[in-house]
Order: sequence, then C-alpha cells, then structure tokens
Amino acid sequence: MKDILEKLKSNGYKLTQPREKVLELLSHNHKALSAQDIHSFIKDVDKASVYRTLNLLEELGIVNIENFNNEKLYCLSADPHHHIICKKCGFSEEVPCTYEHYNFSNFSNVQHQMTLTGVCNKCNK
Amino acid sequence: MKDILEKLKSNGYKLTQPREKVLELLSHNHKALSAQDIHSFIKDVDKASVYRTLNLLEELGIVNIENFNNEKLYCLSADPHHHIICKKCGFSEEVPCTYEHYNFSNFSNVQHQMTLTGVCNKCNK
DNA sequence: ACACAATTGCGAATGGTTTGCAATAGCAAA
DNA sequence: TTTGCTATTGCAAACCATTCGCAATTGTGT
Repeated sequence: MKDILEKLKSNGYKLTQPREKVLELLSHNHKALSAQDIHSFIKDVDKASVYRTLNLLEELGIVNIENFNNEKLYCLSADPHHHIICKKCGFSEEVPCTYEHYNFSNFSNVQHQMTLTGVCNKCNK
Repeated sequence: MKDILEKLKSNGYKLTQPREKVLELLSHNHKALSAQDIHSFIKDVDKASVYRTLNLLEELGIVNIENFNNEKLYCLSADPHHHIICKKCGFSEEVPCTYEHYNFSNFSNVQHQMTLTGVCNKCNK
C-alpha cells in the first residue's frame, strides 16, 4: 500500500483522496471489481474520477484488468493470478496463473489476460 | 458450414439470410471480428441483426468470443485457439490453445477465454 | 501561507449494444 | 404451390458504460 503511494509520487502524480480511496478499496477486496462496483462503494468520488484513476493505475501497472462479459474488472496486481467467476451467482475465486510461455516468434512484449467462468458447486445443486 | 446450418435448424432456428451472411463471412475470415467489423462488411444486414445473430451463435457454441480492449471479437469455434494481436497495427495471428486444466474443485463447466497482445516484429523496428 | 499545475466534479457527449414494434421472410402443413 | 403461423428482421429510439470539456478545487514544493 505505502509502496503503491510511493510509486504514484515518484511518477509525478499527486496523492489525492479519490486515488487513495480507490486503492484502499481494492486492497481490502479480494475479488476483481468493475469501475461501477467501485463507484458504488465510494459514492463520494465521482465516477469520472474513478475511471480516470483506474486508467492511470493500469498504465502504471498497479492494477490488472480482467474481462468478464465485456466488463472490465480491476484488481491490484500482486502475484499473477486470474479469477474464476460463477456464471449464476457471481461468486469468484482466485486461480494461480498457470500460463506457459509459447514461442511467439513474431511478437514481443506479449501480455495475456484470461477470463474463466464456470458454475460453482453451490449453484450446481 | 453445412453442419453449422444443420445445427441451427435442429435447434429450431430458421436459416435466414442475415445468419447465413454472418456465418459466410466468419468462415472466410481468419481473424476474429467485432460485431461492427462484421456489420461494415455486410452493410445490407442491420446491425441489430448482426448483434442478435452473434449472440445466438454464441449460445449455440458456434462462435467463440475473445476480448480485446474490452471489445468482443467473434470467430468460428473450430480447433481451440487464441489470437495474439499487435497493439500497434492490429495484425493478428492464431496461437494454439495451450491451456492446461487446473483442478477447479469448487467449479464445474469451466470455460476460459484469453486475450493475448504484443508488438509484432514489423512494428518493433 | 502562497502560487501554480494537476486533479476533481459536474454535466453533457459519445459510442457500442439492446429493445420495441410493425413489416417481412422462412417453414410446415394442406 | 399456396396458405397461414411464428420467428426474425429493419428501423429508430432507448440504454448504459465510459469519456470529455471546463470551471472550481486540491496537493505540493517553495
């Protein structure tokens, strides 16, 4: 957390309340959240600011994005992992990243992003 | 192609011109296309119909979706594969799916979807 | 405490996707 | 082949997430 704030500062960005609140929320939350989720948790931060903050955090590599149903979900980028989300109830769980590097002869700077969905045991009954 | 049309029919759906045109385009095209790409290729099919068709094809498992920059890209689901897309010029290439099954103890019916991006050699100069 | 630039909040604009509905087209049965 | 029923289409309007422009505010270094 402190190191993240430092990272912002060292890149010339200010430590503002909206940024701290978004980071605070993400660090206390174990599942990936959409911009709207985040805004609904901290309503005193304007949604435009939430979006701007998330875009900035992504550029700096502080958050990772996962796509679920064409919705961007954000989470702090700690250990590389993915989330598996239950299609019925939305329950989610972290899954370690088992991605293995393929030999991308024609590409460099390869980044990947994965969406995993399923039906959780609870919903399966 | 014929088998796809059969699949539509056997599920009680009609073989309409919009559906045939969308399938025709997808089968002649080697990269994943967005709904808008598709509509721009076949302008005589209304965009609402393109979206409806794609949603139906997805439900039936006839097309796969890949997310790129929060844009849904569609391609026929043949051999499982992903696309890697150059962030600078949009060039794309197929990559075989090397996804390995993880033991999802709490989930069933797991599906995955991956987005790969990079910079192609051409753009790297 | 001051001053300047970065950042915010607000509201309006944007752009992709969906929806409601009347007109049309596909399909099965006669 | 013609008829009739229903699914499907095209169109326009609605929706909803995200972005933008700009004046007001906040953070930071001096």
